[in-house]
Amino acid sequence: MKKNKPKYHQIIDAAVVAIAENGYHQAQVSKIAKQAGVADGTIYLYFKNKEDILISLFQEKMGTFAAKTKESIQTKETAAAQLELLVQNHFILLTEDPHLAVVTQLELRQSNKELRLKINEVLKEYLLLIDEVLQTGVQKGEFGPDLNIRLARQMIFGTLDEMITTWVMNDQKYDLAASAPDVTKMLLNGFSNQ
Amino acid sequence: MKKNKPKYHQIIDAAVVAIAENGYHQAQVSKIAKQAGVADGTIYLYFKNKEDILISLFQEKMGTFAAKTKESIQTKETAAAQLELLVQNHFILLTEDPHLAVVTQLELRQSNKELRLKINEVLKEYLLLIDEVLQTGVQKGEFGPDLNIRLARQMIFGTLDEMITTWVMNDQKYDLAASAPDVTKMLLNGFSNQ
Amino acid sequence: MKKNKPKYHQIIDAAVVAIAENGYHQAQVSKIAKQAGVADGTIYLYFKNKEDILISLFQEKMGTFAAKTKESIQTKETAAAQLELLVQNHFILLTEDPHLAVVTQLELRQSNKELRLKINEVLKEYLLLIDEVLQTGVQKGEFGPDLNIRLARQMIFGTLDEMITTWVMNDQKYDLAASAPDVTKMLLNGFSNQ
Amino acid sequence: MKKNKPKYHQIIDAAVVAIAENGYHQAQVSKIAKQAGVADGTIYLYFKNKEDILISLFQEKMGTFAAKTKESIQTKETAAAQLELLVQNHFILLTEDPHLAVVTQLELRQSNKELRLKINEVLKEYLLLIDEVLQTGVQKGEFGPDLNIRLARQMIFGTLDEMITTWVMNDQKYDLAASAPDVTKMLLNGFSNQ
DNA sequence: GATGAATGAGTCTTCATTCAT
DNA sequence: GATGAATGAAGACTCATTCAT
Repeated sequence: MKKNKPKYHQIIDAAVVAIAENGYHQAQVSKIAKQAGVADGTIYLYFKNKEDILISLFQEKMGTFAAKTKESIQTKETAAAQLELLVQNHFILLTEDPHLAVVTQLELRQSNKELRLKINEVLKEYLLLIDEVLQTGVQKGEFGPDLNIRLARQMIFGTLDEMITTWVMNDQKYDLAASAPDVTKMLLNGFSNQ
Repeated sequence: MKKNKPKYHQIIDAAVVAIAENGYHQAQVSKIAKQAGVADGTIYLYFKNKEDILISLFQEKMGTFAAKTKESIQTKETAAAQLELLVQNHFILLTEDPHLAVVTQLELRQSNKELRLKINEVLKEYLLLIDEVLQTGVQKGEFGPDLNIRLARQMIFGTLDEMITTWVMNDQKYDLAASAPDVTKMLLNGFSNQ
Repeated sequence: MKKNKPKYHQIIDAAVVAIAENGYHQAQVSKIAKQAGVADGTIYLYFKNKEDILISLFQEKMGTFAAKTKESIQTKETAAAQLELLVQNHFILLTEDPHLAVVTQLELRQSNKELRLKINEVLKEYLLLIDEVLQTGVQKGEFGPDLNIRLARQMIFGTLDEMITTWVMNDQKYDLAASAPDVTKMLLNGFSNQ
Repeated sequence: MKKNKPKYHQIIDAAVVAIAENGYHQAQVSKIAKQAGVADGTIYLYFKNKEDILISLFQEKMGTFAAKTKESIQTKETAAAQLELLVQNHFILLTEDPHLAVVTQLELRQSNKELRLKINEVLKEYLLLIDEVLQTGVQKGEFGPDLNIRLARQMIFGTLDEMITTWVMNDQKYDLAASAPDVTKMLLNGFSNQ
């Protein structure tokens, strides 16, 4: 299994740095290889082609995202508490890896539609997790019984995504995580039973 | 002024069609020229370069967006009514021009960071309009006095953007505008004074 | 029609020279372009890809081959006279263009099977012409009534091809055309009614 | 001596299969190694480089060709009988090994000029054998006293080669050896003293 | 002897832009 | 103003060969 070899992760990490520093279209395979400290051809021992690096990058970095968050929020009883933790996790994870934040919020979106569709598949798991939190809230009576789950999920994800993108575009110069309680409160307010 | 000549708009409209039908990276200047019924070189009599076409496209198509909406919502007294109209306008305008929806939500995002920054400048006017609505709501007591305007605005814009992108990715096959009342209610709920 | 433009032939002629002088695998598109005195990209205004240059080269240079020979031998009554002329023509044409001889006999055979199949299609017309001569000979009683046309044609073409290839491999340093009467006689002898 | 070790022949046989099944340009060293059941690097313990495999292949497979045929035809008295046997042998040997037929008639010809020159050296022995047969015929008065040996040899070899190549290109689907008597007769006819 | 992971040189093609007509 | 033929820079990927184990 290639994924267990050190060079696999070495190359993915190099890709994050190369893309963050040079931009999506200026991150040539040769630049990624140089950053990883391997020869150009070595890349192709671990990845089918350049697109495969980017998909793998997203899967490796964001694939665990949903799992980690899921585990983390299981300790909480109420949907409110779960949502707050989810928002905080989301912010903290991207705050901790500034390069990754640039790559996911700005650079990877320049990829073609095909790649973006594959990226969306990875995201789907995360969106389903949000749905679960919302359903919990409905069942427990925290949210109105006729809450439109899909709409609420789009509100949560859209809001977070917009906030993070704006923060990255402003060079990550303010404390994103500090907004977590406020935005959570506002979202919960929106879903509340009046 | 080039903008008053018919070929200027002819080329921009051709660009929307060419990008929507072929995708951002497959919409070469020669394809846009062909679609517009002019020679490749003619493009450069009206636009500095290819990027200039795209920026102008966004300015022409979305620049009026804010103005139209502003005018439209002035008839409404309450922030709630204004927001509802704004959301509806936003959905309707993109529903009416399927090509434009594809271009703004999917294709133009593949452009480089530089272009996206310029696009954001065009958006700024629209974001300021949202801010005005929110301030009205605070002043009139419809929203809590300590509403975080920036956060609320990101929530509104992020939610709408996410909703529209999902709708476009699903081939625009459901009625987007029908969700306007629901999403408005949910947003207003979030901003409400408890 | 691209074929009527001077650069089309300019590029094909440059390809013949470039391949003859550098060898098939060392005749890069950039070398052909340089030899033709055009930019690399210009090649692609006249040819779909590199393979297209080579096929066109063969079609242009050898496609007329059959036609010319056909016209030329129509003045002769007997199959014997026709065959002699055909052999002579074949030798003379390749003797007159040493570069072309190298390209067709040695270099183009290094092309992949796909390209060689297309080349064979061009040759087919020539092989049919040989068949016609043979049929004429049978009808006129010059050759035996049960002459195996296919076999005879393979004998003619195989013999000529082998002779020319050997001659090219020996740097074209002897007079190939001088052998025409002898080889014709030997071939005719083989087909004769005893 | 490397040639006496089993892996030497194992690799050559693997090369024949790999080239026949994948084509010359798709028969990478790694594919040959896999087919031979050895590691890539092992190839280089037995062969200097890839070209060396191909030359050795030709030498091993065709080198015995002339010897076998020479031995076989020594039982015959007349040049006519010898030639018939030679033609038959030639056809039968290639009919018996379809892979080898594809490799020698189609694939190996895609090799570069240098390799083809070395292949020709291996062939020289066979061509000399043909010359001997022809000289025998002249001495015995079977052929005309002024038979052009070189020409006759090119006629024989060219004819056989063309016949076999056509047969391979037609997927070896007809009985090649069945044509041996006919083609021999035709060739002999051509060399006969009228 | 045997392995196979790593190397890195080499090339076809696209397309935004120019400029002579 | 309008044309469109010509330009030429730039990059992903393959594969024969090596060498540490």
